[in-house]
Amino acid sequence: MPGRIRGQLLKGTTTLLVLTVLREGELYGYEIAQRIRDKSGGAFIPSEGSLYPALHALEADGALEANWREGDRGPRRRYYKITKTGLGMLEAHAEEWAAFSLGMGRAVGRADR
Amino acid sequence: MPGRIRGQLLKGTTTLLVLTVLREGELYGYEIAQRIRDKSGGAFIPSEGSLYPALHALEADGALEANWREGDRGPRRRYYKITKTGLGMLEAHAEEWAAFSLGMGRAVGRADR
DNA sequence: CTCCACTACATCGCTATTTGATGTACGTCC
DNA sequence: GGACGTACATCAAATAGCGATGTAGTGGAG
Repeated sequence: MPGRIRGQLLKGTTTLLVLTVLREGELYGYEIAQRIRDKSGGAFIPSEGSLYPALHALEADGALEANWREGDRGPRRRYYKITKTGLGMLEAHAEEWAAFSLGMGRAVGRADR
Repeated sequence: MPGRIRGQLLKGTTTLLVLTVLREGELYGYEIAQRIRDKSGGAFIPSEGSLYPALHALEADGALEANWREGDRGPRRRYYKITKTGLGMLEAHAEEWAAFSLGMGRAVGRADR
């Protein structure tokens, strides 16, 4: 299994990845990072420095709703839930990714399948 | 046919795209941009502000060799040719893209095919 | 014959976003 | 009590694409 992907290729994917995992249910930040890591097979592990600002921005844009909850064990957590706006944004970003991936497949030969 | 892709998703792809089209033969800058546009089905049209600096960087890194040629009609052109170093770099970037694309496919569902 | 479009190269400032470092704080295990 | 994992947050630095701008040659439309 290849290691973690890092660098410029990741630019612009955090929003799509976050919205994708939140479509499946309410999660808190740290958990979101782990879901992304697990779903991607370890390829993507969002750094805290990119994940938290992204969550704040999505909340400010109305794509996510959030609330604090005290953890019985451990620090408090901030749970995020996708909104209707967020679902629309998810669809747009997914289409953008599909077009991008399709173009890359055509240009460099299928890197997928 | 969807329009041109722009923005953060493209980060890190210019090198791969340039090396890919140059694998097929010697080309000059403007022509490289057109090949990328055509091969990608219009999805990618590298801006001059990103293409020319990328070509200079690849030349400086020894991935490309270049020389000026006077055009019979029109301005002079700078032709680029991929080197052995460049072929190695192409392979590395192609593998990186494949891993990235695979991870995205797993994380967000296949956006390709 | 003037303007515009296209070819062809180049550079610059702006912007968006990721990374790694740093900080706070709690819990558990040894 | 020290290390490690959980959980949030912010920051400086680096990266690299975009649009604007500039130069210059060619050719067609009006």
